[in-house]
Amino acid sequence: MADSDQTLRVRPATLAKREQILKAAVEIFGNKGSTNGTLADVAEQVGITHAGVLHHFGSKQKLLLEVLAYRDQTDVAELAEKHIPDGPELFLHLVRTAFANEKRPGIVQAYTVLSAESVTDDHPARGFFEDRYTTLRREVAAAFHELCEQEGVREPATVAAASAAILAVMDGLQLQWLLHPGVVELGEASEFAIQAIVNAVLHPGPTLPTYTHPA
Amino acid sequence: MADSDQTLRVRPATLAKREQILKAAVEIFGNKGSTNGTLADVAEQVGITHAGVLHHFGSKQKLLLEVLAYRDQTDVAELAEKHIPDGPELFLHLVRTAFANEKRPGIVQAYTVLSAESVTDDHPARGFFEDRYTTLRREVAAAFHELCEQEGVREPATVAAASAAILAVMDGLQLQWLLHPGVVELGEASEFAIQAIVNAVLHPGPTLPTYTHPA
DNA sequence: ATTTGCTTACTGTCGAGAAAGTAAGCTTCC
DNA sequence: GGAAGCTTACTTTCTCGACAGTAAGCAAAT
Repeated sequence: MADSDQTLRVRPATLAKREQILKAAVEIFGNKGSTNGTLADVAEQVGITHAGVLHHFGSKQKLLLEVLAYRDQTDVAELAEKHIPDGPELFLHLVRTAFANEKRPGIVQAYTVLSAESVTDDHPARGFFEDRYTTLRREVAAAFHELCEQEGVREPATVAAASAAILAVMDGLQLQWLLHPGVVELGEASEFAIQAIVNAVLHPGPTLPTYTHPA
Repeated sequence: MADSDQTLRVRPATLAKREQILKAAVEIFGNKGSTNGTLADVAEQVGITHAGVLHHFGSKQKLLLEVLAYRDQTDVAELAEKHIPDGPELFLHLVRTAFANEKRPGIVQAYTVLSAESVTDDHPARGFFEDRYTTLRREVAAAFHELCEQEGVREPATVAAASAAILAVMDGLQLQWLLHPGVVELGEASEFAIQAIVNAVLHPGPTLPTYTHPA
């Protein structure tokens, strides 16, 4: 056990191969979905057989979960500091992310497809996305909290809805952008919508003209 | 050709069976996705075999497309007038739809799953969703146009982004609501976000504090 | 009014082709 | 020489779609 404080498999070439497989899997699962994309598809992209992929990841499900974790990890790594910014800075970070995403349709597609797939029966990634949205909503709500304090606004009851809505609009725009890349401007539209929602929290405007609540 | 101005298959029992199959297919494709859900699954729910389903719909792909058309058709049928309201009324209609959707998770799930699935390679429903979003964005933009005129506001350049954003936020909230039914309030959050975006078009507020555009 | 002829609505069964996972063996690095 | 990184070969399990056959309905002719 001299050097085994790391994982047992420590050869650098091996780690490189694993990463190669993960990148291929992002693309395949993005292009075909995780049910429809096959291990053979992934394997082919890195020049091995599907059994070779299984050698590294054990099962298709384990590969999928590692793919999701891998993307989040590389996302965070892009930030200078190793964590997502707190407070009002978060809104800027989200807008920047939307602009940045225009340059990586593969990853956007993977997340769009897999997150929707995750609501199906017994999907292996369901827990991952549940945790993800819970965490993100909490972070956005915290940013609203700080922003309200900073602006001297009493924190309104709309923060919960606004937090969900900001994540929602980003996801929804990604879908439309994937369907009509030339028509929908991902970054621009995200920026507009996030601004609109932030402003609505800070300075509530008039409600829709003639609408009254049901029940 | 005496009475054959209708379709050849006019038996009422047949139409009822077809509708039964369509409803079952909405549920199955919603619960499992269209790739993962099988003809046998659908058939079982209506007490026939998968070959029986093929008898009625020809192929799995045709069934899928009829399922999508069927939902849109029943959606419109719910409106007293047989078309989606024009003008500013449209925004109210969208909010009401969001509240109504809280009562039918099956259909919401089917649309969420299938729309995301449609961006995958050569998906049979891709064209359907492309047309759908194009049409919906145009309708929302037209509603903005009328609303701006009505309010005496010069129609701003943000209408395109706002139209996409309204559809986006509705879609995205549906996903979160499916993952966390008790936590995310579909109707309420949709209403808040739509209001926020409509207000932002009519009365542009301040932009986000310190953000400057890239490139 | 019943027979004849055709269509509709299935069932049961089959075949082709995927796809995931397993087992066993070969090679290459350390 | 032993483990790591594969491959080849195989098994199992699905799923769609094809096909042939059956039962039952409708419709016109007789």
